[in-house]
Amino acid sequence: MGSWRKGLSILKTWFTMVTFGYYPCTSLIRGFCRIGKTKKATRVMEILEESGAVPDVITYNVLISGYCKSGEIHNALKVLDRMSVAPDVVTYNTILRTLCDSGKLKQAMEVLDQQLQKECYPDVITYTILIEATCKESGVAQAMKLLDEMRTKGCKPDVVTYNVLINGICKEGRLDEAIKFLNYMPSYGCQPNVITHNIILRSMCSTGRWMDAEKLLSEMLRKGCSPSVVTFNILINFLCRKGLLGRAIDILEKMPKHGCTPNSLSYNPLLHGFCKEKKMDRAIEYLEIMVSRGCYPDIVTYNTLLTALCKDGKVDIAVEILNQLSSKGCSPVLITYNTVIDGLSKMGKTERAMQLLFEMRERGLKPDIITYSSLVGGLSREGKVEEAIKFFKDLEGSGIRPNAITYNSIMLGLCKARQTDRAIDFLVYMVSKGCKPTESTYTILIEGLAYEGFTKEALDLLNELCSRGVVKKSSAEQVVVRF
DNA sequence: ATAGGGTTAG
Repeated sequence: MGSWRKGLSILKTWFTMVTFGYYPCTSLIRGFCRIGKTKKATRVMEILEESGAVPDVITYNVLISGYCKSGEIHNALKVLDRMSVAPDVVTYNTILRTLCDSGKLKQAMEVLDQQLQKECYPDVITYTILIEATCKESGVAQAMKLLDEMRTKGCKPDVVTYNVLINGICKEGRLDEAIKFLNYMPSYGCQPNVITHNIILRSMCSTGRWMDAEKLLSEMLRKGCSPSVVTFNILINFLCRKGLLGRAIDILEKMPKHGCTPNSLSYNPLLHGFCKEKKMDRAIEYLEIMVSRGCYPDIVTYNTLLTALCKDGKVDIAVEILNQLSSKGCSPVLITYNTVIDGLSKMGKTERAMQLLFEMRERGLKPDIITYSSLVGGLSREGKVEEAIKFFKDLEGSGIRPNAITYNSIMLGLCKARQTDRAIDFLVYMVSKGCKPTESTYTILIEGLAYEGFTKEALDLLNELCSRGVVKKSSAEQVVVRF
């Protein structure tokens, strides 16, 4: 028996016991919405309305929110139009949030107009939602106009409003302005919080301003603004990218002193850093440390380790780990399969890689162009260029659009098979399909020519492409060395 | 209603 049937039978009981009450119905609607059964929720609402009861605004809000969560904006708007009581600010905020999240700012502004006409006054949340979307779609300058509007209407911006704006300013690459804004906040009657600082900190790190980041962190501590796990993760991530793993570890180990427990986002960049330095033993050491502290590896941890294993030639171990992932409560994702498929393809085990392609499809994972490019590359490298081309054609037939990397792999295969003429035909085909050749495309073809003995032609072409700026001088030198 | 989401192909 389906759970909704059980729900409806409970509803009938309620109707006999509680005469036309709507409170139990709200719970029922909420329950159906939570499990995505919006149709059943709507049916409950209809029964309630038909019974002669007047549902209150909360019941309507629950249903509207359910529609929004299942992506049925159209139905949410339909309920808004037809509801038998006046919508409140929560109703509008729910709908505006969903419209903004799906990039429909224009429609959101129309709903705001409708809201104002009905004299339902927008609150700080309403404006913050719209300011955030405006930052993303039209830029901060436009969003500032909304800030002015909310102030003139007597609605006071709060820390979230300012955070949204500061984030927008940072994303527009104007970090110094964002810092000014942060410093002005107290004079607007609003204290910056940890999120404000994290936004600025992240921007400082991603623009390489490490000294400023360190200064801001100590300022936070001095002002009594406690850092969060995110604060530390921002710093760890930056240090690991710079290869400063020792300093990253220092920060990670200091986190508990500040009341923060490192999570997988704290450990993963460190593992990645060790793997990049080919220090697998240290990566494993930190894996063990994180587990011993109760922080379990997530799929990104596994993907990082699988990548390192494949690069290290230990692809069989990678396959073994992939097989065991599900039993460890961590389901492989597209990137997991791509990693192992690529590893197998590079080791000349394309057949096994193909098996994984079918396995991932069976699991409901949709291969992407990276999956296919790895397989095309594997077939080409194994000298099975005809098979590679057939696979390529099948892809095109099923609506997958190959990119430059896919084309380059085929061309490389053809050149290695001393069929540079066919590779050139393929270049023509690539261009006709609207795919722009890359520097690699040209160097593959030039090396193909040289390989077949047309050294002079290859050099001439190389010079020609160099003078046209299509191939960089440094790349050209590398090509000549390989002749 | 705001910040960290890291990991894959030539």
